[in-house]
Amino acid sequence: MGGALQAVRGMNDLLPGQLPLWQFVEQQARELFAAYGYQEFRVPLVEHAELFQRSIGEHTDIVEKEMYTFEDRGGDRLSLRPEATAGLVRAAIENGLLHNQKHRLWTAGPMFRHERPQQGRYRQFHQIDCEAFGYEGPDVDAEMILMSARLWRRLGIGGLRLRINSLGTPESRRMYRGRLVEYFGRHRTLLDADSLRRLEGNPLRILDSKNPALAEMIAGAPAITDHLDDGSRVHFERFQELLAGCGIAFTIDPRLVRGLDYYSRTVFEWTTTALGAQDAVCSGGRYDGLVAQLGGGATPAIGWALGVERLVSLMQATGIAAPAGPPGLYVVLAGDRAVREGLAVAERLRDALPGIVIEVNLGGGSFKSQLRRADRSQARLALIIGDDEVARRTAAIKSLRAEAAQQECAWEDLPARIGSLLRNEDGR
RNA sequence: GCGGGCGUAGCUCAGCUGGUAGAGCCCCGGAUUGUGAUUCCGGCCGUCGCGGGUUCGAAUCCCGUCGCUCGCCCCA
Repeated sequence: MGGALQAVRGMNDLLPGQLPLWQFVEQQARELFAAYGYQEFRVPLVEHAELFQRSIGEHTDIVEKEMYTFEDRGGDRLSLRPEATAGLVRAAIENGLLHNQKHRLWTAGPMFRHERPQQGRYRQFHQIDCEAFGYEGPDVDAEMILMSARLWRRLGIGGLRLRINSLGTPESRRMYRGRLVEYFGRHRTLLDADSLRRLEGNPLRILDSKNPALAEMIAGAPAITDHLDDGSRVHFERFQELLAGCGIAFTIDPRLVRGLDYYSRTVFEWTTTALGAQDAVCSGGRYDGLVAQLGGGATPAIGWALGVERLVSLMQATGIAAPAGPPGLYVVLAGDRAVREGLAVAERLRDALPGIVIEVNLGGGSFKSQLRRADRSQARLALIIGDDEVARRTAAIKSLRAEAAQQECAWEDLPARIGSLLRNEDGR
């Protein structure tokens, strides 16, 4: 592959073979959102860098070292979006959607983070994202979970684990953080380099450490759920009741903290054990302070995002395939006259039967290889037109998937005959 | 940014201790003139990631480099 151009590292092509699963996921998500009354929203992939700095947080890894930030020709500092929420909030404020209104929205598309690629982690990756603005109570928190749970059912995904936690309000979190710093400070000698660094910037993240040497010490740390303010505690309890009432299984994980600064109160994460180190398939939480922080009026908000690459590879790992496409017909054309007449025959068939797939053999080839292509095309029927058929203005209909006698059919009768054959499950 | 593994035909891979490369799949054609998925025969496809070094000679050894991959970090 000497001088050939290559894709940018961590940015993957999606080949026709893998797209049916993607489209299945996207279509199910689209139907799900519609069924819950959520509206699609689209925002740019590029925003002012400042938007992400102010929303995600200056001292998060995303902003400090993962953003694609550049200066455009006009001298503006822009960033490729590393996540969807900030842009959506900006757009909602800018378009006046949040003045005493409620909105339930969703969006989907590529996100960009300059990380070292590995299983389930790419520099361009895709998220399906759901957000609700203006709802304060825990009912919407529960709806977020119910929607994602239903999506797993629609997609045939089982075995995901739901973990929930509450981060409280900024005030209660600040108090908790003080206790945590005090606790870790007492055990400073046990901390590894990463944790010592976090002790300054974001001590909550130490709770998330995967270092087994720290596990015991972390287990003894004060739990955030024991240090919630009254409002957050009641909210969290109601949230759990609503989930239980809907039969959703969950575990409370006081060590579940999110990597973005804007979260408050409810946070949650759906994880799998079927993939590699990147086990979070979907996660989100409440961000009641973000809208005001970005210049809008005080507006409670909550949202989640799922990683499409991770979801798709989970589905592949568990043998879930996209449902079969519409039934098809492959048109074998033997000889020049057949090619000339056959294209027109196929067009008339398409007029009459818009729902079926009609693939015409292109590029000639021997009769044998045309039939081989018909077989490999997944088509259920082959429509064979050669010189004999052209002379009689007929076509031979051959069943490729079932034992059935080949039959000859006049061109004008083809729509009815093909239609009824394809409506039949086995193509007889 | 840091570690481990790997880079040979479009794909999956074989090539032991150095002698200028193979298989399967795919694709194309054929096995009495027009009937697919099996079988048989034939054909197409390679700057052995790239650059340098050692050597009479390197895909095979050494160095560098790029890429992929898995993990750390972080996260969807």
